Amino acid sequence: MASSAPSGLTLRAREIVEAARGLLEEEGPDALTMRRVAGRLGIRAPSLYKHLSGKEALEAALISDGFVELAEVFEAAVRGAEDPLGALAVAYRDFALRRPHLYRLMTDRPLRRDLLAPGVEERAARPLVEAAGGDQNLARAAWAFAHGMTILELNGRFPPAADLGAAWREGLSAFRRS
Amino acid sequence: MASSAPSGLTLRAREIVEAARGLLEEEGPDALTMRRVAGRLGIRAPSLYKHLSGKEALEAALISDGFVELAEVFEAAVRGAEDPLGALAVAYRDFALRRPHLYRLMTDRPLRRDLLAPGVEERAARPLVEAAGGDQNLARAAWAFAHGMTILELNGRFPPAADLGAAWREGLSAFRRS
DNA sequence: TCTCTAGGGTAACAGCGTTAGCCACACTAG
DNA sequence: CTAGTGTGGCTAACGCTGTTACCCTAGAGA
Repeated sequence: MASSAPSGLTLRAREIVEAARGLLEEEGPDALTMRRVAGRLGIRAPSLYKHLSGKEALEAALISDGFVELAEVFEAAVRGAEDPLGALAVAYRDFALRRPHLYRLMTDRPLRRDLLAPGVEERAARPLVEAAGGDQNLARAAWAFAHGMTILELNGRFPPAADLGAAWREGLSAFRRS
Repeated sequence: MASSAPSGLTLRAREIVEAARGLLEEEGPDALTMRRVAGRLGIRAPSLYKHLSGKEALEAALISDGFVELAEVFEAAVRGAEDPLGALAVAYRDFALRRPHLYRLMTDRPLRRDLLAPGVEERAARPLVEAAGGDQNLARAAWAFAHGMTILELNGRFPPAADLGAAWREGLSAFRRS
């Protein structure tokens, strides 16, 4: 009987997720193939299926980890902050720019919530809802703004000369007046 | 010598792009394979390469078309509108919900601008910049908000019970006070 | 009539996720 | 001590992907 870590994953499965994480961050999503992940561990791709149900499950594990890290970053950011919304915004952008491939993986597509570690999505969301004073609509609008700024920046959609810091401030001050 | 349409594409290339468009909208991105596009025209995949340099070029053509359509939608929306920002927001969300796969294709990844029809991106962007009174930072922040709301909705990231209309209004009113 | 080109075709390659089936080792029960 | 069972590797293979090399035919122009 394989012992399972707090994430609900087997020890070996965690090693696989770790290898995948390294590959993703170092070489981007195209490098995230079952064969390459296996290669990093010195085994062959089919062996991965002894530990994980498939690539979707592997990605879901990466995403779960991402949510936990994002939650920690958020919780640290609001701790004792006088401007929680601003602090969250900085933390959010920072997280995404430091782990662009993981951020894209986390937000690109519909979430397979059934494959996610339970509670991680909610935990990452909570600090923002609290910073919005419990106003769900404000929280959602602010999240949409932050995600939009972030993913458009990651995708190189703003002109290179654009002052993104100014655009962030513009949006944030708008929301703060709400 | 193959005659070329205004898009810069050969007549036959345009037929291919049309077939691809149908496939994308009817069956989603997974159906957008060179073999299936070719099959829709009664030919084989390698023959596509007589007309288009590859799949990236095909996608770029789809994206170019998408920008033109979005520009037309925007231009119609602001025509005589008393609240241009609000009109653009409605038009934006509407466009994306009516063509979700195309919208995702247009925004998902870094743009291959070298493969795009010239000027289409700028044309689609202009109405918003004008609605923002020429304030580029405001325009960028508003675009980020709109894209964020849209893509998060398309990706099913808001709770099913969320009142997205209210979140849109929340964000819009914030930006309007700027 | 000869030649060139446009636009089809087939075969094939490398890489993808995944499945089937085999095998060796370690642990546990009798 | 032995038999049985489960764990975790392996190879081979399937169907799919984008793409390339190469062949052939029909029509146009000189």
